[in-house]
Amino acid sequence: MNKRDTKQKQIVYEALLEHKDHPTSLEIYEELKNKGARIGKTTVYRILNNLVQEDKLRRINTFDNVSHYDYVLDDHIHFVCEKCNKIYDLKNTNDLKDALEEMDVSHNNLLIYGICSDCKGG
Amino acid sequence: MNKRDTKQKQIVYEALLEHKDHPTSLEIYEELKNKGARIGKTTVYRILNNLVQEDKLRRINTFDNVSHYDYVLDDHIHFVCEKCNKIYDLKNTNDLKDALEEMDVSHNNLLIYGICSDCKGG
DNA sequence: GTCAATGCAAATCCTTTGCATTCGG
DNA sequence: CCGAATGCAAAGGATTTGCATTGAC
Repeated sequence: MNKRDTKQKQIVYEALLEHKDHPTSLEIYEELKNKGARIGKTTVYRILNNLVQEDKLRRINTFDNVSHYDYVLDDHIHFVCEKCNKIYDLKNTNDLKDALEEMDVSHNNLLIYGICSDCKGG
Repeated sequence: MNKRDTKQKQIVYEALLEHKDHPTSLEIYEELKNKGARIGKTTVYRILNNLVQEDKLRRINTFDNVSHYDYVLDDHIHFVCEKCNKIYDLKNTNDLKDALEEMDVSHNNLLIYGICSDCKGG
């Protein structure tokens, strides 16, 4: 099954690149629809899932139980607002310092993703 | 509206304390049901939500888009297996070292939770 | 007795699946 | 053409809401 290069794949990825925030599948879909693009909701979900699987995109999951997407693959810190659900990037030490000063931090959670030793064998 | 101490609140919290893993609302519900407890699914969801809001419980969200709960409030590292969806606690440097050796790490994500400066005012 | 808490059913929200249609190679 | 990709409608799964009932105080 050779991959095919479609208009939809292009515009979804391009839409993501234009976002500094971390949009959800639905947000991408609605933005493209508003622009008049010919694309279906299902397709956006499918394309984003594929991009994550191909390691071209990262999925971020916060307490809102909705998948957000990040085209920045390097590990970096996200500040998640518990009130407005916005996700901010903290890219460097200064960003982090600023956040710790300006924002009310309640707690943090470091998730390390990978394959556990049980699953490695099979 | 004074809080009331109910049997259901007790058994939900007790069930959590007996878990080293990080159960979901549904898992707690089914476990209690199997034990013959008189409790509804909705109630488990509601109690767990309240406990998070009261800061007596922490919600963990991974790529599976299902809320897991952790009674350990201190910040600590979670290893999330991308294959079996299990969540492991890495409590100290040795746990971390072991994980990095034994498991295939693909990436990590540090989330800092709090209230952003925009929301602080209002 | 009062009113918070419960629990069922129904609703809601996000996401995936089935399948006929479209279109890239 | 062939079969991967699309997109609609329907299904699925987690969670919340409405509301009558129960039970803690």
